[in-house]
Amino acid sequence: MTVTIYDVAREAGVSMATVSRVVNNNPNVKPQTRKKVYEAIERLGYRPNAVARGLASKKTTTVGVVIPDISNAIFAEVARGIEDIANMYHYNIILCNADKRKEKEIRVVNTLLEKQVDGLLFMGGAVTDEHLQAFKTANVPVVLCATTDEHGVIPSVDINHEEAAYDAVRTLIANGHRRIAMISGTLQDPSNGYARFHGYKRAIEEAGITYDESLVRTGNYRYESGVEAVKYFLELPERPTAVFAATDEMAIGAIHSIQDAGLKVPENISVISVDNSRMASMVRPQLTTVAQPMYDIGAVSMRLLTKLMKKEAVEQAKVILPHEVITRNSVGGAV
Amino acid sequence: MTVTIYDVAREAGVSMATVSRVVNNNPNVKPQTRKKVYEAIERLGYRPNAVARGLASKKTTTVGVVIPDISNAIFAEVARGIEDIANMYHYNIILCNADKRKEKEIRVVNTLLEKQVDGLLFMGGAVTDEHLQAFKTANVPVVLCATTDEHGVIPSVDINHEEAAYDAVRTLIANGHRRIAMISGTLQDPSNGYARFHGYKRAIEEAGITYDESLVRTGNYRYESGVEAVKYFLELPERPTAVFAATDEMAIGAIHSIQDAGLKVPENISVISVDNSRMASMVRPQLTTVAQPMYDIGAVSMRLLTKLMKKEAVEQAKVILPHEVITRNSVGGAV
DNA sequence: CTGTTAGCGCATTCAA
DNA sequence: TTGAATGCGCTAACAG
Repeated sequence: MTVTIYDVAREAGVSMATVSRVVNNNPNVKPQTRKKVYEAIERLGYRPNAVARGLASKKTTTVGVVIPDISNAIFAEVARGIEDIANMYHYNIILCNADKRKEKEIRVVNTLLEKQVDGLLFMGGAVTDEHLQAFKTANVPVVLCATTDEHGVIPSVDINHEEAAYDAVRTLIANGHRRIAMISGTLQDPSNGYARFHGYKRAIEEAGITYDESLVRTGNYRYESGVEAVKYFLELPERPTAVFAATDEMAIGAIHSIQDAGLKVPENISVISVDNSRMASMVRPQLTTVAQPMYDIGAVSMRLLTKLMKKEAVEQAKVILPHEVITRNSVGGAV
Repeated sequence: MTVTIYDVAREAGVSMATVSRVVNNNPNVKPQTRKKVYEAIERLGYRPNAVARGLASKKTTTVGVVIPDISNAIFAEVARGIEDIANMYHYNIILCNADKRKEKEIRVVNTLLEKQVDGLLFMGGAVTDEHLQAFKTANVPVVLCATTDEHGVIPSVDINHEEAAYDAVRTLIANGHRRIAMISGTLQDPSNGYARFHGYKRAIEEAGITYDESLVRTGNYRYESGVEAVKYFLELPERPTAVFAATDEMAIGAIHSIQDAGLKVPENISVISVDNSRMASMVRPQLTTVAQPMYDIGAVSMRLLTKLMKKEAVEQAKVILPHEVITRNSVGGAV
């Protein structure tokens, strides 16, 4: 039924070793026989079996990608960066959603390892000792992608979330704002949650503003939680003049919530966030936000992984990509 | 270095066949020996090699997914549906972006087949004879996902794009509109382009409105092209009272373009589209649009594929999922 | 219930 | 430049 390398060998009147050589572009083959082999391949419609090749060579040219949720625009962008570079280096990716849930993350890492991936790109929540344990039993390189590792032992690619949040809040302060609210993520999330919150707090305190707990609400990164947080802020005895949201989506919810209350952005309340997703320029007013280069994070981490897989020397095993505040129209001077 | 099934067998004092049985949950093993084997596995840190298993069993429990662009929210949603169901049936997915480009599509289908995927989920542009040829050489089932096949020979899951567009335009007509513009996709795209355009045309003509070429602009599905199309419409001697956009994103561009011109939606111009992406409720006014159940399209097509892979009988090899117009606030009565 | 024996399709020595 | 032989780690008869 299936035509194998052996069938091709017989058809071409050579040995299977020779067929293997031409299929793998080994230069040690006389052009003439190479031609014969190609013709036989064509005639038989031979298609190399990558599984057999994988078993024999111990390389699968596929990498595993653990991602929180591919339907989230931010991660989808990272995934595209990963796949483009993977493709460029002739790797395929096996994609697994793990929803930042530890058990699921560990589980998919193990099945990926069973499938003998040549490397692992991990995008998740907190990196625990159990994660480290799982990574250690892998005999293949692992790189963390858009994921902070407190231990700092695994190669990683990310932005500095704390600094990005700090810069966002600084922009607000530079515009004269002092009563600045934050819509945060959960503090259990090291990057989008904890780090961004601390960037906010540091900026506030450095500016001599006393931290006010009632000005911080925890959201779930989604639009609706931005809407809800602002409803709460507007009922405060003294409402904020600016809002810093941990993600674009919550910021957009915030903007609409403000507008629904009959107020204007940025005339009455300014809004800034971190992400610079495509949606940021698809709202009115367009959102001022700190650009997080998601595609590049994916691309760079995949590139790093290829080097690791080839055992090439890498200068930097922990790369921090630059962020940048993108000024649009959602931030104005304090009233 | 790597511990194999043979090592486990020796450690547990049984044969490799027995180890294989317990690993594969074969009931024909005495509980006692099963226990011994589990202990040996634990002690040695044995991890089954799926590649070897794949070679021996001729099954890889992975399916190939060809997708236009994972960073596009619509497709990312489909992908999530696919992966959730795949996961449920213990399959993994290899994901390949092909940007609806024929050569790339054919190429990735072939590498996926080399990797011995157990099935193929194809999401692409037009299905040509070359595609069909490639699918035929696959010895595994293929299902088309959100992709129309003029030939109708491959199992598929999609909505009826022509009908969805028709229903959208009908709602406009029901609201008294007669001068209805369309922001279309490219006519080369069978589903989002051609079919939706024809749904528009049919609705128009059935209502006794003469088709006016100057009221149709071709966009590229992105926000910006919605903005541009409306700019053009507003300069027409007689501007439209309603706009039908082939996708949500273009519709949002249209809304903002209308607002930027000092007009109101829906007071001056109504806007409707097809997709019901998450963004639809993240604009003001919230977008009235025809819901296309992307997650379900992914989930159902993956479910169909599992049946095909198990050679189970399937009642329906061509499933059309229902669409539904979601009424929000972007459509009003004609002025 | 358990063990023995063959491959699965290929890469890779080692010789020639 | 080519071929023969071996084994990658496992499943799947088959026999017992």
